Amino acid sequence: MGRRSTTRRIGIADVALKAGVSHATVSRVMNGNLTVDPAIATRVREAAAELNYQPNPVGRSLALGKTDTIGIVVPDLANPTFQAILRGLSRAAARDGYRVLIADSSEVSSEEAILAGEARRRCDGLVLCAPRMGDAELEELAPSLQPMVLINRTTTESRVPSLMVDYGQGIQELAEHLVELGHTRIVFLSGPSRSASNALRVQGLEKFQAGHPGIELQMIDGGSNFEAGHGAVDAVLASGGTSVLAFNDLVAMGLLSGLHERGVRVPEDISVTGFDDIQFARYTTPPLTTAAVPITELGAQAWHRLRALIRNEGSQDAVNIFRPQVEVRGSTGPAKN
Amino acid sequence: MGRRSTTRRIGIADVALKAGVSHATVSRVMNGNLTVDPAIATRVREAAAELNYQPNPVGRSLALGKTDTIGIVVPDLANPTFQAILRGLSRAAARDGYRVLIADSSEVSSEEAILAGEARRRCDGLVLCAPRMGDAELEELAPSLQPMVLINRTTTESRVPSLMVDYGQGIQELAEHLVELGHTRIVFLSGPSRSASNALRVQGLEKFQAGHPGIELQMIDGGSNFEAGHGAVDAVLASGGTSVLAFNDLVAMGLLSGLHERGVRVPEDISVTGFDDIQFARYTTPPLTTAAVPITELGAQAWHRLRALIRNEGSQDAVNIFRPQVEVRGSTGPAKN
DNA sequence: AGGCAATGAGAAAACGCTTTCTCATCCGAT
DNA sequence: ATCGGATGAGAAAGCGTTTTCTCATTGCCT
Repeated sequence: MGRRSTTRRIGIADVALKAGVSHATVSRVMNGNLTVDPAIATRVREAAAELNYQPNPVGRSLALGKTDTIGIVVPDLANPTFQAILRGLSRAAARDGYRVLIADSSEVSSEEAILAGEARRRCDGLVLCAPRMGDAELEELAPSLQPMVLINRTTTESRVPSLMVDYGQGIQELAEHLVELGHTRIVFLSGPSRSASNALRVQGLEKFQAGHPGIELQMIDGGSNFEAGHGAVDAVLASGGTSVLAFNDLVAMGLLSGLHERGVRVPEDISVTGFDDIQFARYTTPPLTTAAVPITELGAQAWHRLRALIRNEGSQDAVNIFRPQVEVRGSTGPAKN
Repeated sequence: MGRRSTTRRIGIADVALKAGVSHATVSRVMNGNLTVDPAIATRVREAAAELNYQPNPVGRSLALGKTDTIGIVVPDLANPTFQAILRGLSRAAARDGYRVLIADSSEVSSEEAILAGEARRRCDGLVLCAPRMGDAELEELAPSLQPMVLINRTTTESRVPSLMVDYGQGIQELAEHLVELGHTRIVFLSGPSRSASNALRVQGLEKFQAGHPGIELQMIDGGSNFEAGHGAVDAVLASGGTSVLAFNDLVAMGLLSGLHERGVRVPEDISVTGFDDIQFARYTTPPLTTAAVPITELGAQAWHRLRALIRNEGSQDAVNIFRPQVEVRGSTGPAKN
């Protein structure tokens, strides 16, 4: 048992030597080029197998001008939404032999541009989730980043597809659901103010308000995580609202937990909705009424769009809209009075 | 406004041409080599800036023999545990200028070996989470994969550090906690039978049983996700146990949800514990008593160990054990009788 | 039997960078 | 004034592949 790991990695030259051919021939064999004499081909394959040869991907990438890798930039890897996008993307890409490189900007929006550029240079394409980046910067960056697909953002650069979730539509439907249950005082527990997706929700609610003048709609500043929801309990109770539209499922869960601590019953005393339908939403107590976003599928779709770009296939529409679907569960019920 | 994106990527040669020097000099300047005349250096830097030149990482990697990238192989990107490891790893690595490439084996253990090899070849090091891989295969693979660090596995290959969570210890402490509350009939809702970490829990429980002959300990086959927990409700209720040690938080949450549907009160009628202390555990109703594993920190630690290996720094102990810490919350209470 | 197309494999260039090697230039010292 | 040692930059090799170019060999056809 020699210490083989001390040895330098074996390369194409070693195989060529062992098989008594040139490295060109080895390369041809490894790539299934048919212009090689079958006898020689098997000889090469045997040598390769014996030496356990695996082509060096870096050399390969340099010669081929592609890395078979795509990058994804996310603002926060702790957020279930981005985890799900990543998962969908990764699995779909893997199916086509692509790997994914992740770049977590940790919510530092100034990092996003740099990370995106670095990731892009190492990869054949990019999926960009940059909810906080300024429009101007995005616009400026876009050309140098493609092939790229944007999540929940758009740009005027026509070659950059966008995958959008219609948060406005979703939140309107949730609000309608509450109205149908007889609620007239609704509270919106908002997300981060600079978030693009929060803006869409606000727009949706403005439309909703316009169509329902009789409904009293309040906004309370929140955030995007448990703590925000948990910390908003007092404000929510003080508001007098009979129902709450939380920014997302995380916020809703924090709120649910806080309400339970206060002895406030859901949905008897107050109704609560989330947004996203993360895995956990189904298992809260009570199970959370929410707007389901097919987010893993969005990740997969991101890959398909990116793949089309990489392969230079004629593209479909620039923007692809995902409609959230209301999932009525136990956290919403008839208004108290 | 030319269509710059149509143009070939600009390379070191373009900068050299523009600055009127050789590409060697450009390279020297870009890498901060001090043996370049300051006047020329600035000229080069200006040219580089003007052309917006960024070195091609692939060429760089080939020349340098390193990619500044590490890989991580996970069995399931949908599992919060691996998400947290990934997060910790990614952030820690980013701090040192490394990126991470992910390989999701989708629980297909036959894929693990191949994925690991491929990922390793593209990267400078590997973090391997392969709970289902056979010992023999792991042993065989280990030498060819290093530098590598293992999560919750060990190998005889001394140069491969292991980061272990002491599941045995954790589950014992949870059981002790239940005993202190007066429980004498405890159910263990087990994880996947081929999982290494499940085996550790079973071992821990055997020790526990040896020290507490009076306690009746039952095992029920479960799984590792919500559905497993939710589906085990009947079996749990039929068992007559007054408390349940769930394989992990996900299973516990599924169980909690199922019990709630049945109108069984937690912890009044039955106590439930989880394992891992994922983010969500704190916000279930009631909040989940669990054994907290500092999993994000484990991810960070994985990077530090891997970094030491990559830098060839003398390593510390081969295996690094993380002790779970019992977090008592609302899902456990005194035994019913 | 001789010539020509086809076949198949080696030589060499290319990918984009880093780094060693080499050499011209300049300075100070003798 | 000449030599020697720095200094600094270009030439070229190397990293590990793929692929084009080139050429030797084979086999077929006339």
